[in-house]
Amino acid sequence: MATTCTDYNFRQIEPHWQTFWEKNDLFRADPDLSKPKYYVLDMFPYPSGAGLHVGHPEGYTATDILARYKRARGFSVLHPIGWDAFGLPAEQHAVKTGTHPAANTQNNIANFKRQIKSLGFSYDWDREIDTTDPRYFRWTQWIFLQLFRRGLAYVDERPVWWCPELRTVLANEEVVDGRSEVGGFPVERRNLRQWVLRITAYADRLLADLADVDWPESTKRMQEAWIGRSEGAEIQFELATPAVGTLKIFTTRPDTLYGCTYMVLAPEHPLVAGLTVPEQQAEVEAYRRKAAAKSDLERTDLAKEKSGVFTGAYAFNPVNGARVPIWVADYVLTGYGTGAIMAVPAHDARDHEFALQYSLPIVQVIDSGPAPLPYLGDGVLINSGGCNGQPWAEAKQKITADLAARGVGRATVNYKLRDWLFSRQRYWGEPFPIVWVSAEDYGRIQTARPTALPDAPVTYTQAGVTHYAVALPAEALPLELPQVHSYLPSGTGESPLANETAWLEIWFNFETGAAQPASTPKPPGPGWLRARRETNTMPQWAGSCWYYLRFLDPRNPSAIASPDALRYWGTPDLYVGGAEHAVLHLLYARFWHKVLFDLGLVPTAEPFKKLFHQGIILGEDGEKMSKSRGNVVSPDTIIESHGTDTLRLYLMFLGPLEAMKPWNPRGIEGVHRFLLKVWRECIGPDGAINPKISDGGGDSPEITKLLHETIKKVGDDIENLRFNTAISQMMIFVNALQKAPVIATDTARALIQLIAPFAPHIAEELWNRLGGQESVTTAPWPKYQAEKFATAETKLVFQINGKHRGDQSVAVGTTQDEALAHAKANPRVAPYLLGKTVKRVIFVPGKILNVVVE
RNA sequence: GCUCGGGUGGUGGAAUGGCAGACACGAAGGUCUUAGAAGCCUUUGCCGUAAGGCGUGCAGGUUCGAGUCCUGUCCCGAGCACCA
Repeated sequence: MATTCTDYNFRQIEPHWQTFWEKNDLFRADPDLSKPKYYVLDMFPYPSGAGLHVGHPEGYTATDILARYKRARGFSVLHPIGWDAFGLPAEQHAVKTGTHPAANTQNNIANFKRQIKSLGFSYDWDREIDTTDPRYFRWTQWIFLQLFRRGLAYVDERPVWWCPELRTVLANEEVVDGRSEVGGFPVERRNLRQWVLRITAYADRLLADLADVDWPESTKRMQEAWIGRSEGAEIQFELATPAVGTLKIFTTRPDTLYGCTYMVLAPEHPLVAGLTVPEQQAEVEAYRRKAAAKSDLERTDLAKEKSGVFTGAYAFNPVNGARVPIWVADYVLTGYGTGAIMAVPAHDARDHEFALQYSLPIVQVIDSGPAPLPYLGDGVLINSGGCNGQPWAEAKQKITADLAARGVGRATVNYKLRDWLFSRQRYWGEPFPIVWVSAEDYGRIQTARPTALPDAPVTYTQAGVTHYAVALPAEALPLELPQVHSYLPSGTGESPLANETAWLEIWFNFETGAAQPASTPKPPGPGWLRARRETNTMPQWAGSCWYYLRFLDPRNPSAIASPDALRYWGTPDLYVGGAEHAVLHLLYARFWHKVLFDLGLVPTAEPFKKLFHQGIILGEDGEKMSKSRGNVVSPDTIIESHGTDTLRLYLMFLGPLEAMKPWNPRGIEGVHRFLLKVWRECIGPDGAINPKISDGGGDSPEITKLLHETIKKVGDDIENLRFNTAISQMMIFVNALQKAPVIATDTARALIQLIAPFAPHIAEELWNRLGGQESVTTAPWPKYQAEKFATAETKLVFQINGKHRGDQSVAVGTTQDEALAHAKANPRVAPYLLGKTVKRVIFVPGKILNVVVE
């Protein structure tokens, strides 16, 4: 039932239809085998305390239009939403107020939900998920166990980014220009024991499979660059002091090996101390200390001069036996390749700069023609013994092969991608389902339950004692967070969980996962042993790595999703979210998905076939919306003043979905006027159907033509996510209807159907008032007939020497000669042809006639 | 520095190599009204009374024809940044 308002009273209409949809459960996703499926997914939000700004509904409106359109096209649509609710802001709030972060999180979720519901999105709310819900993170933990058992999770003490302000470590990806991505606080290096996921084991596949996904090219390139695959060779240099060992280096340019005039080790390289000659020890040691004290920001600052010290040691070039000096310099990084390089100053910009600074020799080995050094380009080898005259690509292979044959080198591949630092010293995250036990107890478990453990034990050693990681049995999940006395991290590199002794120090039953505080007597029965829980929690990325799978079957108590659900819904057909996740979330999720694929748990190797990034909506001032600038626009305000249909329409009309666009409060009037116009064409001032609409009333041929063109364009534009031009086409059509004296009821209904995905509330209201049955969302999408807009005449444009000189409506089959005759007869065109010699005629049938004269 | 993406009226933007500026916003004039609001009609890239000319950051090129393709250059935005 429609409302009874006479004017377009969106304040009455919008809540009315939202209630109607909810009551009738219209957007429930059913796995209907008789229909094709369409799974359209938004990147689920972090429910912050600030609530939504108009940027959020931009992407959500786009996916909602697709969802509603696909339903009308006969698809069974899955369009879910949930909450990525673990995270720092809730925890910081908890630290400040002493209240449990869950309470704050739930408040924020309630507010987000209210706001999102008021926007009229057709989400299946029965599938709502929340990453902080133990019924959800049970499976996050379960997936971690699979990684653990496969040897893809390990513990390592490594220099990590530590943020004193946030009191936690951060992943490489969370550090931007020496500051935390969240909050912008300074970070420093610290050596801490960390959980790490072996994402590098999937580097090749993560790179190769990018070819199979329909993603923005820029995002693919960013992932490619992040993975940073480079082919080259590992080459061994003998040292002048063989007792110290040999020096292994990685290079992508084995063809320039003859041009190596010195070697460089990273300050942290393990051979530095051993090979430095006594008289250089003091200087080298001082340099290493200085380098260690530098922040990474200082070390990677390109503007600074290069620095380094000579070790006094020498190595021998394996191709020509040349004796080259070994330096230590911090422009060589310890974490990449072997942490050592051969320096070829003639053909590497960095080596060149360093060589000039320290007056080291420069030997050119690639012919650069007139180009100056350093020369990085292609060329033929010179000064390279037996390789002279060879093109570089050939030389690369030959030199590598020769070294390999002699056992002093081999072709290898290196990646910039590092293993994923997966632990955080926070409270508000998923606890690791891991306990630490002694070597002796680990042996017992190995004998009793070998399948629960990875092939190689995960261990760490502290104060001479080695601790062994044991996973909780899957049946014991979820491992929930204990109540704590303080949410403040300890500040020593352990999470607040480390202070909860009763939870931490336990008797642990490895058969059942049961636990008792260690302060109580050891429980009777088999399987009990002394253990200490892991105190780290997982990063926020964990929950978002697989949520798109949980939506398929969100309440399943025995699996991440049932095989039926996985088979029917598969993975999202369209995934829409911000470009800021180009490498983080999207790379992590791909990694987990591939692991699940290898385990036979998901049917595809890639999680997101088609990805689209909506652009950012800037404030009125053209700056990014932020509280401090005071340029934030809340959807609540617009919904109150103009209604959500207007907001949705305006967000889509602003410009291309992917573009960065400033918010213009005056522009919203335009689309609001459009909806008012649609209303007036359908409903008269008395609230009854506009008398110009009638079942018998035939449309003019022009209106019929335009209707069919509009149906086609709106459909095509929705499929291609070009909503701005779809809306302008509807505006053109409505402007034409306004001038028409009569409108056929079916035409008005078709228009309402076209508008429905964009402005669903007004569409329901008008659909209902025009006698439409049930809901416009269940009506099949109107079909266009191409013959309806194929007309007998087309407009032919006349050009003289490429300049537009006139046009004329001509019959469709007009030939070139006929067209030329038309041109000569056309009063606007004829003068330009008079007395001129026609040199050439270009004729595009039905489009253009270009006459080249004189 | 490197790699991408983009520069079109007063504004947001539209244009399979074929009428540049669709559709909107804003502005001006008109109509209706006691008056206003809303609506409707007209105009609205620049120069010019007009005829006409010029015009898609700038300079070239390819083409019968270029916003669109190519070369160079400037500006803006994004990403990467000593990864050997």
